[in-house]
Amino acid sequence: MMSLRYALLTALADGHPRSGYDLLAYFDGSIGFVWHATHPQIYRELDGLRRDGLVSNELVVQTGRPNKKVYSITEQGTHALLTWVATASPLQMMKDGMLLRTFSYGRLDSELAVARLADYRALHEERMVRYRELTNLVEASPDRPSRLGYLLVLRAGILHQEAYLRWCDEAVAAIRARPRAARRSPGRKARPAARRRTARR
Amino acid sequence: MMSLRYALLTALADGHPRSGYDLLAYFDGSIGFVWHATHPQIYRELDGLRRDGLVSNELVVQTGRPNKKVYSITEQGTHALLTWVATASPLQMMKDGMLLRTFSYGRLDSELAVARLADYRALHEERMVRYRELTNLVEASPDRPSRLGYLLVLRAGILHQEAYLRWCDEAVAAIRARPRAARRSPGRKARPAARRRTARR
DNA sequence: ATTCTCATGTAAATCGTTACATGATTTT
DNA sequence: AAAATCATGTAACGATTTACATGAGAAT
Repeated sequence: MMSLRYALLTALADGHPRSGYDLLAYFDGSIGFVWHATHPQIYRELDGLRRDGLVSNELVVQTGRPNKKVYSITEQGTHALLTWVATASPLQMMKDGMLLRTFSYGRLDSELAVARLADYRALHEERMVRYRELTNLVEASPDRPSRLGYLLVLRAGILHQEAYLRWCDEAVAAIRARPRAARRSPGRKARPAARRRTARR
Repeated sequence: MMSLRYALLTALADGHPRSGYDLLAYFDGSIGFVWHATHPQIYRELDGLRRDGLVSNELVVQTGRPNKKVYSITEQGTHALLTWVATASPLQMMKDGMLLRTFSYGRLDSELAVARLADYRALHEERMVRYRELTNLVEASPDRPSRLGYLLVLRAGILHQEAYLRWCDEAVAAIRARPRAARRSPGRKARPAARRRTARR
């Protein structure tokens, strides 16, 4: 779907020229929340965007620090971005390592599962604090065209972190409420006495 | 992180042998909610798992329909899965095309944005209905070791769909509440009279 | 002395999607 | 007559990650 190009165009849409390095940092504080990218990806995609005429670049010679290439969105780029923004978005297939693990939490020792959930909760809480801080900053800033979108994205982030926190609490309660028979120790077989054959034979 | 292999091992963890085709269908109704995969991926990864001894397979000759290969998890595979499940999960970097578009919704015509949000909301509502139906089914089923995990994952899904629905409603309200001056028509320049130069010059 | 920031890239490997390919049976 | 189900794969392409590579200046 080539969304990375649109992520980069989004970052350049305010008309402010940015280098690949700038974009990497910029991603970290806003667009990266909904579309993460690493530096090799960004440098390569910027090259592709330039080839396609959606951005232009200029070499900025610096003394005392490395030279840099700053990229600006072109009129063609702005048009391509707005056309894409107006299209319908398909439902995203989510990939979440924690939830994948959760599938097997019924086979894991209760206390271990609870501890992992606590770690996970802490990560999401941190993230929520950050989103709230950013929201305050943006709300206090002047109303540029990008402000509404940014605030909406932050709000989505906060609502999702709330969902995660609530889920962690419910999951801990559900695991604690299990009958004792269902709990297993880690690294051990379920019932070594009554050994079961696997389907391989 | 090789999570696809663990997704497949999760699907085979109940000891029930399954073909690649079975796994594809199985993914669609459960594990696919948190770790989506397509059939070429599944067939290739099953081959890798077999090479590494985490699954074994057997050719089942059929008449009237194509032969199939059924895969079973090995003891080594079960051990690898449980070891992985017990590890801490990193925060997932999310990639969401809708939220990426939302960044630019301040530059889009209000009614168009509202229409897109309505489409998006409908998709998530459908998904929530499905999760609720599955929850009822699973709650009515006997308590196998996999049940707790499945219910927890479904609960996470429902909480997230609720967050999406609420976000869509809030976003529509926020867009409607905008001052008229901020609204743009689609496919047109902002103010063609006062043409701005791009930073390229 | 070491680490951090600035700044850019290449190379290799892995992961993921889409299209191509086949073919019998069952259902609409 | 057409489409869906069952069942497996390959090929080509595209996206993403991790490691390799460099090097000056500023800060701890």
